[in-house]
Amino acid sequence: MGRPRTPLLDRRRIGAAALKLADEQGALSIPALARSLGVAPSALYYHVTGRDEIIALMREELILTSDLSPDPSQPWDRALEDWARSYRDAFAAHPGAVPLLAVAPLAEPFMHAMYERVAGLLLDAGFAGEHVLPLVTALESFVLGSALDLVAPSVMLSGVDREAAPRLSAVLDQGSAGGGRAERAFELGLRALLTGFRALLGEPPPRDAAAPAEPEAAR
Amino acid sequence: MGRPRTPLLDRRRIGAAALKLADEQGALSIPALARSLGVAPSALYYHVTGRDEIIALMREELILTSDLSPDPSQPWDRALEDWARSYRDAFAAHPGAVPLLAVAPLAEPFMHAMYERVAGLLLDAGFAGEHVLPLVTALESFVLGSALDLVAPSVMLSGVDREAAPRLSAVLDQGSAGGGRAERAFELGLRALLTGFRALLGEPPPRDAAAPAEPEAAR
DNA sequence: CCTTTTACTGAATGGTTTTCGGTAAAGTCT
DNA sequence: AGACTTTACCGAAAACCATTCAGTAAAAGG
Repeated sequence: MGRPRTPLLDRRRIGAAALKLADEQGALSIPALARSLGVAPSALYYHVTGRDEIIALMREELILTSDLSPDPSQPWDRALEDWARSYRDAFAAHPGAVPLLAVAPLAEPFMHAMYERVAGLLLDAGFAGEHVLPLVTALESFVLGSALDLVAPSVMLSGVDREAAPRLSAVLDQGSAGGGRAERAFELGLRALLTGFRALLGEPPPRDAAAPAEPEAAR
Repeated sequence: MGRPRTPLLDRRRIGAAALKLADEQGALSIPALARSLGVAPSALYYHVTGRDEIIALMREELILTSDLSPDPSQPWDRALEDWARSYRDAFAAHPGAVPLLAVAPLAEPFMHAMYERVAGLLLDAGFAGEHVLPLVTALESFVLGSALDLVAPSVMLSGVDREAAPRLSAVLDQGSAGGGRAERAFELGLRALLTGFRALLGEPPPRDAAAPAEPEAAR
């Protein structure tokens, strides 16, 4: 009893263990988390102020282990698309934790570097300054919504009455072949969003533009 | 004591009260819900199997009181856009409840009528059958993600270091004028999505097409 | 070597969801 | 109208949960 020879906990370990636990169990409880770390529940409160902060640490851990930043050597649309994809993949890798992370209050400062790069990417591409934040927000909302869809699909696929809903039934038959229902929806939506963003720029959709566009309205 | 002269509870009343409570308090507890209904907590379990079912009833109540179905007298893209907007408005009218509703298990059958109409709308517009479900799913994910953004904004607007993140700071200055940050992001994303959907059809984006398009690949 | 700080334990508090046996009114049948 | 069943609630209790706080012993520092 008393102080251990070597510390058992730190914020990083707590976040990682919480993410792992929520992922496996689909839920997070302090007693279970403490057990998985080999300490008493009250020990956690020496490092965090409460449950909410633990969830923030989970999200931090998720971002840190995913290396999320847009590739500046790619054309802006490709870079943005890849960024969104890896963002969603990060959530998809921890499905059980998504319900917790989706409504999490987020730890402020360490996301700023990522957003700075995304903002630069879009400004360099020629987007108007007042469009950048809505654009990023919209893309992020889509990513988060798609992550949730992975966990709690919004369209119910079973139990549709073929008589009452023939068109829906037909569509479900055609669409639900492979297991990648959520993936297909994400890919289609992501491409549609980027098509819309390109149109916003004034560019006609170039299928594979290799060179970055010239600035036109930044600052 | 014993049976009341006239029933105090039914599923509809429980759902409505729960939605109201979660909306006001930002959280839902059985004791608080029972108090707001003037009954003992255990009385609720006569009508529902548990907390999750109450949340499903909240979502049901939200849909029922919002009259969510696409207007077939409009061109498909306009109808879809309006549908998405009123869907998001329904969530936005109950901000405190969004975190609960976002991860809710959903009551199966009564959504089917709505999806049937949306599926018909898109098939009539000429979308390929295998595109319909992903398209609707993508749109719905965006709606849900945008509803969450309203409650827990993902991009933090305060505390950005102007030295370390000059571009982000500039973008935040330009973008955060009015209070409608989330609304602007939703509108921009919604229009981008629809532009992308139109491109998927083969139509060049018609700003205000009055007549519905001809089927080309349905069934 | 003595003091302060650190990092934990254990017990206690007040909340939560859920179950279950009791109870009286309402509905039904003869 | 009287007996029986069903309905719709109450109250108490069980099993959890997050959080607080007074110890406690080792480490760190002068």
